[in-house]
Amino acid sequence: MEKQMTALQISHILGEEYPREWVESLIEVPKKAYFGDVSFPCFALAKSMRKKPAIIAGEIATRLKHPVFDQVEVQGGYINIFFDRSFITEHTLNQVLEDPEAYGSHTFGEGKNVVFDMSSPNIAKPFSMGHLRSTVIGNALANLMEKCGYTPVKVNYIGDYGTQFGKLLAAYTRWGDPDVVEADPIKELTKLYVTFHEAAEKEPSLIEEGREWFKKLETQDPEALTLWNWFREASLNEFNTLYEMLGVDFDWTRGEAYYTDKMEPVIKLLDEKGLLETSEGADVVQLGDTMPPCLIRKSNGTTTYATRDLAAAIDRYQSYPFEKSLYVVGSEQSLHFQQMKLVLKKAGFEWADRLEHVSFGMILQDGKKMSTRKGKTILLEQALEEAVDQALLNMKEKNPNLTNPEETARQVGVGAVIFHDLKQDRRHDIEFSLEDMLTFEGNTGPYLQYTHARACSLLRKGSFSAETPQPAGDDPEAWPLVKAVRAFPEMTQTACSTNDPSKIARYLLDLARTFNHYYAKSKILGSPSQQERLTLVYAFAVVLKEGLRLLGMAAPEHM
RNA sequence: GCCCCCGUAGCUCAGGGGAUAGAGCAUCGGUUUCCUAAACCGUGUGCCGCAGGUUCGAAUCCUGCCGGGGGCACCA
Repeated sequence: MEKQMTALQISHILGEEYPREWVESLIEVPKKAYFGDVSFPCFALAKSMRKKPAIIAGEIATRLKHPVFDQVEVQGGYINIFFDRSFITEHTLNQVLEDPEAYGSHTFGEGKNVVFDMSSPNIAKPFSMGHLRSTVIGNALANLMEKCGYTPVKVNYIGDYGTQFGKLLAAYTRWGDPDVVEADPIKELTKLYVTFHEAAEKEPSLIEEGREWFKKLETQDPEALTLWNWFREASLNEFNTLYEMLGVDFDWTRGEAYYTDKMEPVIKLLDEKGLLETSEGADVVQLGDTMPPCLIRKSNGTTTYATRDLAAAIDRYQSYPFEKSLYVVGSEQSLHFQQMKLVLKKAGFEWADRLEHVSFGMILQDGKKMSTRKGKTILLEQALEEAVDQALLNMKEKNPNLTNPEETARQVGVGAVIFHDLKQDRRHDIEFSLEDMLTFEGNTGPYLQYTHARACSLLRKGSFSAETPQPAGDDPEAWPLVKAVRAFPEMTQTACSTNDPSKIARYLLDLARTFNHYYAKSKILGSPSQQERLTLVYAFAVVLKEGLRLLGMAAPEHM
């Protein structure tokens, strides 16, 4: 906000050839706070003005005057500006106080739908760390979009179809035992799936048997359907306890199977548009030299995931005409989404460009991709349980008088796992480390939650009430915290427009660290300006809590 | 072979044209009669993968190379 205003002033001085937008794009927040609150580098002006940057900076600076500018300095080719701290502090705190929960909100997304393809676990398979990524990233993005005015639609696109379930049915009819499956469905079914792939190494005809079972499923064979329904229900049951734990819900839970009878029209449409070609006995859409063809119907007549995804995309657009349709799916599927967009575009859907693959890196083990087929995955359930246990242990040691330690431990343990995933750029692969995930110190979720609890404790002990705030002060120790609180709205906007929750995560770490510095240096309770300081603490707590909420994390008041 | 992503401190990662490249972890040392020590302070750390190029200015943009990962129709 100050950037815009500063740019306007500088642009006025420079004249029409240097529009405000151009100036604003150059304005930066200095790396070191002692340089100032914002600065403008004059190097880019040197050529056109035929003067040295430092001279230009000096000329602009002497003419730069505004009530909000407390001080304007020239250093090298930079103009460094310091703001009136009292004014900014009061303005910022009033903004927060006016409507705490709305602070950081935007309206640019109003009236626009954003559909999320997220979580999307496969039935009969464990909920992996990869699905966790999709779930928490998608959830955080949906929260962010909502904060910016959009209407998010969270779709859990369950992997409940395809040859993989043909394989599973083949495995079950060969080796399965109903009682064992009933006792622990996902575990047993996974075992069968792994067994199948091991056996297929020696007996390749099994693969064909799997495809045949899928064909039975697609042609609604009663035996296949009954088994499939059973596996599906049992799996969803297990997933739902996890979603409850994570605090994530969905607007739609619609699996691939939902599109069974919606694929024929799509295939027909592709055919009518003259896009379908037969190749090696299968129906494909050719996509040019740069991309392999998109497989629509396999040589045995069954469909592929691409066909279902096409039908799903169309269905989503019809149900929720969207501004964006985001696929929060691992990077290994990037080719698939490129193909899908291209096919939709060729088929004449002008909204094809609104699909976006929000890809994320894989969870690696020893530098390699984990594979379900070989039974090599780490289960989210275990990780969550251990995190909660660890949190409870810490809690009992550090704060034995806590009234509801189990609930708080749950929030902290789950928070640790969620934050661990969101804090780094989603595109990076992550080497799985349970140890890192269970760390509660430093740049972690619990650090943020702890800091929030500390702030809440101050507000309680100081009997602060938001009814009687004092949004004022020009305490130099408090200034960095004011600036951090003030940065929140800009953070929500950039995080939203770049589909990047890690920006919020890192901002919150910075915010919390700034608060902890302040807390360590300044006495708040019992100080002559207690009410002013508590008002700032309150504003800080509001922002931190809201930031945590956006990431899908709880902000306990005690811990 | 072709396409995509990634190489920054011992480790995990920020920074993605601009000032002396930053955090956390780990190491070592300090802070509690005082608001929650899951905190804070201090301490060391870098041919920013390599080589060219563009620019007043490159960790950042371009090209090539090296190294790691992923993908490349009948799994999803």
